[in-house]
Amino acid sequence: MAKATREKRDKQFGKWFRQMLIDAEILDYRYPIKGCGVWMPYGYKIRRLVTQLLRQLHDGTGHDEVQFPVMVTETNLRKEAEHIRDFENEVFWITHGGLKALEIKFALRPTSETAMYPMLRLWIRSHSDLPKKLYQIGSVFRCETKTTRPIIRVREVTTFKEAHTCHATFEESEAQILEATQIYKGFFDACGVPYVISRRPEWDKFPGAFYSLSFDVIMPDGRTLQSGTVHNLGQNFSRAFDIQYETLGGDHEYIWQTCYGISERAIGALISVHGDDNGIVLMPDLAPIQIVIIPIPSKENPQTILDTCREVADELRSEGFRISIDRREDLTPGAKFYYWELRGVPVRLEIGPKDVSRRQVIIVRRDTFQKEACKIADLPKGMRRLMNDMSDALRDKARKWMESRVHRVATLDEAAKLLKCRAGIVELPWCGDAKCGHIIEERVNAKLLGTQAGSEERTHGGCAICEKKARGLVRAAVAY
RNA sequence: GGGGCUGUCGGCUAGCAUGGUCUAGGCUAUGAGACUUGGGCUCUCGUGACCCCGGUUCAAAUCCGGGCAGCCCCA
Repeated sequence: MAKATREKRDKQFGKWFRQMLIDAEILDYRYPIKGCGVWMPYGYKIRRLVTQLLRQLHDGTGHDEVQFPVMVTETNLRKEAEHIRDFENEVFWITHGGLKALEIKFALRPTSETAMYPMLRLWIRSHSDLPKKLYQIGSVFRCETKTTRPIIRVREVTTFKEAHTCHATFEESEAQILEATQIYKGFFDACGVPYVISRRPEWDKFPGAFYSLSFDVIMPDGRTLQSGTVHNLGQNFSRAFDIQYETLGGDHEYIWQTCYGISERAIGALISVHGDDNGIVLMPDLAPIQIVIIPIPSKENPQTILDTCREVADELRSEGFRISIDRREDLTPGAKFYYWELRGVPVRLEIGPKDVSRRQVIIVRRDTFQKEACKIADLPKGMRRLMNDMSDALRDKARKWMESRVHRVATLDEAAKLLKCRAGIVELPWCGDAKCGHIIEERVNAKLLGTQAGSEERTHGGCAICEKKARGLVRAAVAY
């Protein structure tokens, strides 16, 4: 029986990750432009399940899906001063139409605030137009100067789900931040991907935001991956884009805005967190094929075996499972086992001569490789239970692993030592002063993810730098 | 931001030091056929590559320059 080892994944994560993308036919990164990859059919199916989940979560909470142009005028891009200052050196510009230089150049949106907000100005007239909650899923572009990596750091982010909301009051925008956070928790829980939520330090918040929250995931190599962000924009953009509404009393006020985003990085996290040396492991709900049936042929009655496979497949398909029979005749069953394990199919059913005569199938689950027999009559119920068990097990395993990688320390030295060997996230007391924050970043040679919400009360003792009373725990990690 | 390394069939790689023996070898994948099938079966035949541009040279996968692309380390 196969074993679920993670030596290769953990010791050479970068290599493992790239190999998985190609071997499992998820994304081909050999496209001739730096930072661009091609979603392959199987990867695209995973991506589609993920975006469907995102649509469900947003539609179900009153968000409307829209689609804005990829191009933004230079004038609009420059309207919010802080925003452009941060993005300036990584914006792609369109300067020509055919042979002629454009009089006003266009930017490929690095994110869509500046594309959307001039239109919101037209759409929002009165308090009855609020709240407005929009989202879109599409590409954004950043001319990354650092090393790019497939899915994790790219120049065309192809799967950027960004939501933008407008509100009459600050309080309503704060409530929206809570809802967004709940939506994202639901999303990552469905992916079985554990995270920590941090309030980004002032110097690292989204350009133009009032404040930013971030969902960070710890990857197998101990680095963190920022996988989702939630921003309260305050009135910074509504003032810059002059988006006002008429109040009940007839006055004009600037709207309050939030925005929040999740990208294909979430898919990168999903694949990395659950995978092992045999390949990727998919959460049943996000698996393009949830069950694969491998016929074990025999000389005497090859037809009955195939018939039984088909019977079982039909039955389970009518129960709503995504199922496939591997009928390839030139491969041995063993070769097929490896093939589907690599692609992360959660459940494998083996049906051979012995099983046919006993009216049973052999069930093997992808995460543990545990094998058991099950009567065909009991299959639908058994499958449903197994999928649930497996989802819970994957989620728990990932959660426990992450928790073992979050270290509470009191001193800078401990923090530096842990981060040096990529041990994950360290949390240490911090006074909240930017000066001390920068010193921490410098001395532990890592980034501050930010502060843990609600950690103020639970923190005793002094800041790891200045020893003044700590205002909370700050998280540091080597980030992607 | 700074430094280092690499680019050969679809994937992994041999060859490069010391230019000629390369008509570029292997494993894997792949096409056809045979034989097998409860954890990667075997055999036969076939397809398939020197990143791009320029330079040095009688001769370049090999040396030099530039471009593009990728990887690693440090800040």
